[in-house]
Amino acid sequence: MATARIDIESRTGPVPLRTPYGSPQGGLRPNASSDVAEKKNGVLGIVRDYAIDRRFVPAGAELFAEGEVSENLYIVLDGWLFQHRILEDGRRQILDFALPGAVVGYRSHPEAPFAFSAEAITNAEVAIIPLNRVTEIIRSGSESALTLLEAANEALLGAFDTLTDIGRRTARESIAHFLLRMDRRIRRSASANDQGSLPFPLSQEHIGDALGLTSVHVCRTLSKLRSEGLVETGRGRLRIVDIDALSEDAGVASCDAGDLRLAS
Amino acid sequence: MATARIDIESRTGPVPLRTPYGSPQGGLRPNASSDVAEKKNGVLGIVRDYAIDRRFVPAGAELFAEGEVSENLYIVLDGWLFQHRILEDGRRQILDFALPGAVVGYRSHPEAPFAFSAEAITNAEVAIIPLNRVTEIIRSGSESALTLLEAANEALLGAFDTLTDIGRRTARESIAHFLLRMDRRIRRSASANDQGSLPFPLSQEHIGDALGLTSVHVCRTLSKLRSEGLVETGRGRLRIVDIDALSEDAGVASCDAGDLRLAS
DNA sequence: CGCAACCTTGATCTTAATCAATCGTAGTGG
DNA sequence: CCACTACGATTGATTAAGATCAAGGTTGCG
Repeated sequence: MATARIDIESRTGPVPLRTPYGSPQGGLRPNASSDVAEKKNGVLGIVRDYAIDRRFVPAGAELFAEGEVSENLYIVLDGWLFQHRILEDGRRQILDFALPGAVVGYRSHPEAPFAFSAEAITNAEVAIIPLNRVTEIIRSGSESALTLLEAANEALLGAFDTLTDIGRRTARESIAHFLLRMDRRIRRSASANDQGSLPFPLSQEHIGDALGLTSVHVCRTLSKLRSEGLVETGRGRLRIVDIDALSEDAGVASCDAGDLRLAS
Repeated sequence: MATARIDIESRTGPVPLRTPYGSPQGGLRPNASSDVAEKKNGVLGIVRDYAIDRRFVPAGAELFAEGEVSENLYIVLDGWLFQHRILEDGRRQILDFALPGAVVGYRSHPEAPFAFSAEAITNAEVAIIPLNRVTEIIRSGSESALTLLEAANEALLGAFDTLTDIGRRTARESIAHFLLRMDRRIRRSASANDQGSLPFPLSQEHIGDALGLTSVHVCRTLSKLRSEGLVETGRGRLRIVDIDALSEDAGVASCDAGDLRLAS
């Protein structure tokens, strides 16, 4: 297996990879005996056993578009992407952000075209899993099948969190909660944290489009949080300074903050 | 198999079942050779092969609550339920509605407590699938495993639709889109449609809590749609009168209306 | 009959959107 | 190295969609 991994790994040679995001060794290393890395190892196992290729997606480029029919599912190896939908008049809703280890491109059944688009935020790289191999994974009843189901469930819980943010929280609560969730995901995903701050390549417009707000309002709200000393943002980095106060604002019991939504 | 099904079916005897919703024969009959019923048959297969019991949930009662730890997953056999989350100050976000055939109670991994609650809208009945049997299903690599993954994916797409409604559509667009989606789901789920109208047990407050609106605003918006002759609502029923106009309002190409979001 | 949910409607208020500059910063080419 | 450009962040003024508050009005049911 290690051989297979290295085989895939070696293919990266030709492409200009390694953005500042998703650390070189953090990404998808089979960090075998780590509990925390277990789930990612699961996804990694799928990449190792079923990926037929990888694809580099430069920042700003589309991985796939709504309505497109494709044979593939993708797993993020490096970089950040987001899945989104655009209404006829240009309004955009970001459905979720995909960090290394995320599965991207779900449809309800194999023949369905994509119901949304995916675009890279930073330079990114994804592994390509053909859908017929996904079926194969499931039919095999292997550990990977379980991983796939759990990944889907986790994505669903994430969507439910965002639903609550947008539907029933104020802009301030919503943004606070969002930052806490992202902080947690970034930590899980990888990444050295230089001086405690984390890589955070989202623009205020990204945040707004994820939370149903305008970038202007995100800016104002974020400014307040910053001036109150709860967070530090800017220059593509995020640092949560006062996690208790931020959790309070998010309407999350601070003890939950560590394991936000228990979506461990 | 037919025997097993009937066995389960026969257990319904003692409980006061059969609400006006979810028709007696529409529900979960193994309508073997129908294309449309294929997916439901899938879920039905899971019930047949893996359910250890069924549970009656009277209207207004809770099936499970956020934070609760449980060994079970549920599949709706009859009636309507919804999954929701309540913030400390009482604000409620409905995450989705569960009609017959829906899988209810997902968590990201088996040991996690519920991240939301579930409550019955009408009298309802669910099949109980122990989580260890879910794992078993996956490991078996059977058709049921595929069904389970597809159900999760479909739930995810539904959440993405709602996300777009709440985040980026106006109340009118959002409600129009919601009604179109529900119409489609109700038709799929079962149900004789007396005189063209469908059973629709949701209060305006349910709709509001699903779409991030107040019941007052839902009322006003619905009144307008009604007075413009687009829909008929009330007394627990729904009838979409002018599907083209409603689709237009929802911002969906009317040709898509039939197979909304292609989430076939 | 009388309560309890729901639904309706009106008046007023707030949050966040919209419109409109301005500013900073990072690249780019000269 | 420096003007030039572009995109994102800021800030202010104004507007609007939807919330909130407050009564009634229906409907259904014990």
